[in-house]
Amino acid sequence: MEKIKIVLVDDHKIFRDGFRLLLQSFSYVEIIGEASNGQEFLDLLKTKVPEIVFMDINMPQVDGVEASRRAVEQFPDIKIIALTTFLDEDYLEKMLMAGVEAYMLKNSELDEFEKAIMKVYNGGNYFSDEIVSLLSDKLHRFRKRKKEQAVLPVFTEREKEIIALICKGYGNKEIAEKTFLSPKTVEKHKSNLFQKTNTFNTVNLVIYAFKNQLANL
Amino acid sequence: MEKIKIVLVDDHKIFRDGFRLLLQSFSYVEIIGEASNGQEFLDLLKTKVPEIVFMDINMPQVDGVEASRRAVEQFPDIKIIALTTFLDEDYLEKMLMAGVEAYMLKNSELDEFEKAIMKVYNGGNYFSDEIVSLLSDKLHRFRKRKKEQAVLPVFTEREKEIIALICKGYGNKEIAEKTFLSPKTVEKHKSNLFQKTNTFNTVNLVIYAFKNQLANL
DNA sequence: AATGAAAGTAGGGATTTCCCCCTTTCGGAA
DNA sequence: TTCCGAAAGGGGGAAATCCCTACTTTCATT
Repeated sequence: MEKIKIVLVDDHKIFRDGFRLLLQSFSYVEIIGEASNGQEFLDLLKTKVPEIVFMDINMPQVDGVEASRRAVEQFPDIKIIALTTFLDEDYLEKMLMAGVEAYMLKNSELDEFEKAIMKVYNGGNYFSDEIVSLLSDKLHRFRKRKKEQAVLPVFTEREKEIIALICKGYGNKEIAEKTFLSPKTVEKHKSNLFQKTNTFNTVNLVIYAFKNQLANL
Repeated sequence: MEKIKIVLVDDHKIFRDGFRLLLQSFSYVEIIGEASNGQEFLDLLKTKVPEIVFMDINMPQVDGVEASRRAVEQFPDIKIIALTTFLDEDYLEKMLMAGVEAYMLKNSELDEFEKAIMKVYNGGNYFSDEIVSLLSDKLHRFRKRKKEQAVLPVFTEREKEIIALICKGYGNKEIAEKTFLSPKTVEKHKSNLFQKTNTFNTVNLVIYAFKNQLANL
């Protein structure tokens, strides 16, 4: 049976040593290389291409986010498991956008690492509980923020219709044609909207609409 | 020891019966009520307030999304575990926005339900593996979409600066003040931007910028 | 040294937007 | 039935935006 080829990327030699020992308890994996920062890892890719990469995020020079992005760009089949010591929201988002398959804490249990490797190797994803909670909290906060500022004015059907058209980029004249109204009436609705939303011009109104989810991008 | 008060909401009596049996194997929970649709559940809340709700999503009249939204609004301490038979992305997003604490498939294993109850009861979250994968896939697709349409024009530093200011709602004059440029120069940069981005006016440019993540809301 | 891209400035004119002020119609609430 | 708000339509004028052309400077690459 072919072993799963794995590379470790972390700037602390001690951690790599410990982690290698940890992974050696799995007979089906083979550590084909190590790197102490993102640049070293990208160089390593020129000679050895792993199936799974355990990638630290905080690293000197080229960090885990940038290294992952570039690695995935060159080799779309590489699966990346992001490792972190702490829960940093900004990094979490960036790593997800960079195309990682899994995200877990360094101090996870042995069986969690095993689960992560198997899931990722079979085309799935793995996120440790703490990560999932963090993502969920983020959504909750977003929802709360929406509700708190929610003293949104009440819009009439016409106004909603016109906001939608404005947010598609149409000018007064075009909106008039599409709604079978006179351009002057459209202008009137718009200035009513300016008042209701405390905006000054069309651009402001568009930004307001997007911020308050009145229109979708 | 106080038992955890639970309510089941599902339009299929058969499912509720089966699920009640299932939950009865946990000695620490007490099912204080059932409802066959969202409206019935909201009425139930007037007399009995549970700690945890198992909420089906697809229901007649008032669906799970709307019922959850209203329940959380009235009783912010209620924890809702969304139940679904299938993986529907749209519903997933809506439920998350409605404020649910957990999201799992109806055909989950017994120990998964137990895990979900305990996590949620202790202020945490629970999402079954399939749900997490779905969310992750969504992110991946989003990332790919971004990359594919990525034939974005190259913007100069000035242009990026001006796009950012436009997207904050400033007019030509204000942008001129903030950048220490003449208003005419700002206009020039803007019309260059119109050409590069195939847009016709400021509103269009703003929409373009948001769509392509050139500015953040 | 030269070419060209990026940036800055400017004028003039067409077009659009914005801001008051005003009238009519219509349906629901007092 | 009266009254009010929403929707619709409009005029005039100020302001902002858009478009085109033209000139200067700077700076990097050839």
